[in-house]
Amino acid sequence: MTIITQAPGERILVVDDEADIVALVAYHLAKSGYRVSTASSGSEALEAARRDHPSLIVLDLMLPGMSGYEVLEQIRGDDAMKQTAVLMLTARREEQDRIQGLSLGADDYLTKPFSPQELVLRVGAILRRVGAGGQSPGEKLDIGPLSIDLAAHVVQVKGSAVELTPTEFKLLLTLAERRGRVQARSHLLQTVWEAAPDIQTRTVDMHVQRLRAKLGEAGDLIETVRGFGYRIRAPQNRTA
Amino acid sequence: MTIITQAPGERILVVDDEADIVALVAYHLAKSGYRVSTASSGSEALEAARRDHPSLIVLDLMLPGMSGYEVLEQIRGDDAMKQTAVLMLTARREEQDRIQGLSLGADDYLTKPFSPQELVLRVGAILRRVGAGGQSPGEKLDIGPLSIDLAAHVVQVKGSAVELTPTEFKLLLTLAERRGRVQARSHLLQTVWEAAPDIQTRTVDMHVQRLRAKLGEAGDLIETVRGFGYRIRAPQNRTA
DNA sequence: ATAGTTTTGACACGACTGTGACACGTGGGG
DNA sequence: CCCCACGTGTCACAGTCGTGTCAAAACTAT
Repeated sequence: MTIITQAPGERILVVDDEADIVALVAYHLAKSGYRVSTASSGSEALEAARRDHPSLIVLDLMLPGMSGYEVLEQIRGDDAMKQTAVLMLTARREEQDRIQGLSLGADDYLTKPFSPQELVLRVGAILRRVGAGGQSPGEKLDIGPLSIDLAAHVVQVKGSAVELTPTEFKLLLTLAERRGRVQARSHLLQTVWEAAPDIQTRTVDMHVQRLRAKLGEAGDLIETVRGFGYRIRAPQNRTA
Repeated sequence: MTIITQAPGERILVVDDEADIVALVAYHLAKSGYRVSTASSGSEALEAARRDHPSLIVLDLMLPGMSGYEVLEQIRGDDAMKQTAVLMLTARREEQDRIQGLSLGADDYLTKPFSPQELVLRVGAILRRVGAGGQSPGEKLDIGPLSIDLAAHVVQVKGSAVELTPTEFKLLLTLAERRGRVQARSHLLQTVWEAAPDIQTRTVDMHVQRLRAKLGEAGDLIETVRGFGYRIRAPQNRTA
């Protein structure tokens, strides 16, 4: 199987008014092999985007002057840039806003504070998704009897559709996108629930349960790793 | 000595205001085949970093004048240096700070007091990691018939998976990461159990037993060193 | 207001862990 | 050469902790 390694040198634009956030994000992205440019305001961002044609923009919501939304609107409204992927950064407080962000066409969002690894992972995921075929054909994940259509938001087990709630879908997606790696509860909370990784609840188990139940025979794909979290096994070795 | 000699002569910059710490660290790194330069303040460090372009910087948090953080920020903000790996040194008290350090882009951290061996190990690990092409999909350890996948949390013996409990996994990992060296019971207790190294129990033996049993034929890899502890033998090239 | 969805709490079950007792082997001393 | 002592291998057991599970409350959106 083709290990990650997307086309190296994809260009990414990082937009935030806080210099150290920009530095942090830029550093980690650069270390992962992306070419990074930066901007600290909305107008700068648009300018840079028009100039550099980045594959993806990491865009903070709170910007002085023009907000992240407005930037996003501009981007989506511009034929030359509308294809650009956008990863939104939001503060926890603005959580409700994220829905608005998504409805405007952000490809993903992340709440601060976030871990750099998380961000790099998501960036990789988005680029893989978008780059896989530029369009919808690539937006599908197949794992054994399980098939996840990202674009249509549809999950099938052996051909028959399964109805999932939003949270369930996102949970499944998170596990599926990182199959082969254990996802700690805290990590799932951060990724799926956008919550602090230290809150202690039963919620994760609950949703895993329901997910397993709904997926029927494919539910076995989700394995419990006691003391660590959950995972979906990597493709190579599933059937015992 | 048995260093695996990655690209020899990687340059490392050691920054600390305490001269004997610098000397100690520099000595051990030099002995392991790195080229070492030193600095005793933040400004010196930046100067040296710009001049020498080290692959990695061992950076103390507490520096007179400019703190380690500030140095790190400067480094991350400089296009020429942002790729440099950084290993932070922190006093135990400042432990919570390490999170901040990591989120700013330190690649690892170590709390004082630390053992020089530990430091050399980590330095090697970081350099291997970044040299390997950034974040590879799954870190893996292979020892004879044994294969340990860190990310997936999977252990295999000759291809077939073995279920390990959390403690067993940590124990195995500790032994595997430092194969070739005897791990004293006290050290294992400290590392795996995070307990005081002086508590006296037979717990370690017990877990080693279970581990050996579960690993089957690979269990022989774990050797008992009477009176000292346990070890996993280093790869064959042991020219004594 | 109603139906669907998410979250929380309580509870049970099973897995994991640490301990003490005892067997066994090795190494040292008489 | 035999015996003793110490350290380790082995076993069984009970306490603890993590997870699965159920039901009801709290939300959310229509």
